[in-house]
Amino acid sequence: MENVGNCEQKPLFNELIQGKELVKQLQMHLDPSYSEEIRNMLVEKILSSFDKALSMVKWVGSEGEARPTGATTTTPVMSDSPRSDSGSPHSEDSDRRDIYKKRKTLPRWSEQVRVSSGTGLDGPLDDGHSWRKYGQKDILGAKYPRGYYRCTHRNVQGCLATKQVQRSDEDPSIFDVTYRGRHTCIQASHVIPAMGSSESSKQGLTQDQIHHHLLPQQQQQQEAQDISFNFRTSLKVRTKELDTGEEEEQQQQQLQLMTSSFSFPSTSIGCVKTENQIFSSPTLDHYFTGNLSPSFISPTTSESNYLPVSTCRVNSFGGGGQNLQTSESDFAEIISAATSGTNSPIVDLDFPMEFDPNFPFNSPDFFPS
DNA sequence: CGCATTTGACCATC
DNA sequence: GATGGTCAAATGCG
Repeated sequence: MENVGNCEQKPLFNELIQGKELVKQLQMHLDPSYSEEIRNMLVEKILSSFDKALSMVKWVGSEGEARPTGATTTTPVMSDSPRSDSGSPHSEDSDRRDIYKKRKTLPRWSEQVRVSSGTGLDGPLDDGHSWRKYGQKDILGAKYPRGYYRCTHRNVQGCLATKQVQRSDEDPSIFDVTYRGRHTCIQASHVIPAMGSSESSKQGLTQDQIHHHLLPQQQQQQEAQDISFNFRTSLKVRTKELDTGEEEEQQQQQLQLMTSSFSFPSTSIGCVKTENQIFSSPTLDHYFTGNLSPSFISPTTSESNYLPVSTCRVNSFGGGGQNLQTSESDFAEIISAATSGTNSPIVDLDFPMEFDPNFPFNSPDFFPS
C-alpha cells in the first residue's frame, strides 16, 4: 500500500503517452483517404485516455483504498443514528455507514453470462469464487428478481466482493452479473477438475461445497480449472464497466461501442459476434494487438474443441481506468490461470483493453510455452 | 449441527 | 416517496 503512489503514476504516465501516440496516429489519419471510422475511433480512444489520466490524477490525489476514478459521490455520511431501535447504537451504525460508503467507491463491472440450456444449470455459474446469497429483490421493470451475493469469506477474511445477478428479461438464459469490489480473500477453495465439477454442479452442489473437498495445495491450481469450468458451461459476454460518476458511464458506453466490436482474430468459436471488423484495419490491428502476445491469442483455438458445450466469450471492454489499482493483479490472476493449466481450454481471456502497455505480456515468464 | 438460502424489514439514495 | 441494496431471523438441507 505504501507504493500506491508509484503504482498509480506509472499507468497515468502510460495513459498520457498513449494519448500522445494516439494523437499522432490521428494526425496521420487525417488524410481523407483514410477511413472515417478509424478517425472516430482514435478520437474516442484519445478522449478516453485523457479521461482516464485525469481520473487517475484525482484518484492518486485521494489517499487510501481502491477508489475508482473520480468517484463523484462520496457523500460523507454523518452521524445521526437512524437505527436506534435495536442492538448496539454506537459503533454498529457507523460501521454500517462505512460499509455503504465503501461500497460506493468499490470498483464495479458487469458481465453477461449465458447459461447453455444443455447444461441443466439453472442459475448463473460460479466464476471462480465462492459466493453466498444474502438477498433477493424484485427490480422494477424486470421480470426476474435480482440476486445479491457476497463472498463466502467475507466474515473470515473481510472480503468485500459482492455480485448481483439479474436474469435477462428477453433471454432467460442470460444472466447479467454485476461484480463489485475485488476479492481480497484468498480463494482457499476451488473447483474440482473439469468433468467432475460440472457433474457436481448438476447435482446441485454449490461450488463452495465442492471447494471444501479440496486440499489446500490443490486449491490454488484449481483456480484455473475453475475458470475454465465456467467457460465450458457458459457464454460470457463481459462488458466491463467502471463504477463512477455518470460522466464515466457515458464514456463507458462510448468505449463499449468502440471496443465491443473487438474480437480476437483467432476466436474460432462460432457464436462469437464479429459484428464489425474494425480491427482488420492494419493500423488499429497493430495498435491493439501490438500489446498482445501471440501466445496470448493462440491457445484459444487450439483446444476449443475441448468444450463440451457451446462456449465462447465476447469480450468488450470499457475503459479500465479505475481498475488500475486492482486490474493488474486481477489480470495476473486470469493470466496465470490461463497459462498454468495446460489443459485449460480458456477461450478468450477477458481482460481490459486498457492495460498497462508495459505489462510484460510478451515476457516469456508470462507465457511459458 | 452447521451452513446456505429465503424473505420481510430496514436503510440509503435519488 | 420510490427504488435498490443489505441485514438478520427463520427455514431448509446435508
